[in-house]
Amino acid sequence: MPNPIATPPADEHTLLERAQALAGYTLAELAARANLPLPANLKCDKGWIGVLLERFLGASAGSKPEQDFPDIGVELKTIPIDDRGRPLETTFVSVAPLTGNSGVTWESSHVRHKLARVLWIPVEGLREIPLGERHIGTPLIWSPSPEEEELLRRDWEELMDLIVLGKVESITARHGEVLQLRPKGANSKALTQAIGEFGQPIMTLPRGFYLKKTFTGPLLARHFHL
DNA sequence: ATTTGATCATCT
DNA sequence: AGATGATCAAAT
Repeated sequence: MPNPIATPPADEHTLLERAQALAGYTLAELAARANLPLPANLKCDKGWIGVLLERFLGASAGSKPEQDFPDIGVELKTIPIDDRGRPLETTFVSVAPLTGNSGVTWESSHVRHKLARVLWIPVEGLREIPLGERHIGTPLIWSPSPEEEELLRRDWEELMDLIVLGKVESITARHGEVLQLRPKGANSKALTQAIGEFGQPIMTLPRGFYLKKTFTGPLLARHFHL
């Protein structure tokens, strides 16, 4: 039975071993070991699983704007899956910058940086399974293939072009093949500054980049030969 | 207000 | 049923 670890992993292999040691355990078992109360459901605690697993992997706690494991350049993503290993939700990547984007490129983007190296941890997510009975799956260390990065780059450039051109409010989640832009805020009243259609400052919903399931599904399937 | 962790729940 | 737009909590 693994224990929470406060120390960041010295290298990627150590991180992967820590993650592999969690596979097969239920959320109730890990919550008890971490002395974290198990919520009845995730309705009012949507990021609970991510925070729980961070404690066992030695991620720098808190909400700092950087990778989970900056020393080794790895980002942690838990991903809810159904009984056939397919993703149940899109995957949040990062907040979209709506101003100050003159000269930003894919190469220097937060999206590319965050997705450069990802530790994926699948977790049973079907709502009919009580939260405490859901099992941790086998982890996967991943970097985008050249083909995957090209897909991501094209979507990112399309979406950023619209943002820079003041068309952020015309963007819907249907834009993009594998990467989409959707609201990412406390609620529909939280606003942030952006560029309007005439180049003027406007207030609009904060947005985030999300990976579509059509991207993460095959990514997991390929690894687990589903 | 913003970024972290994401999933909820309504609509199509 | 699945996806889109909306939402929740903690840390900073």
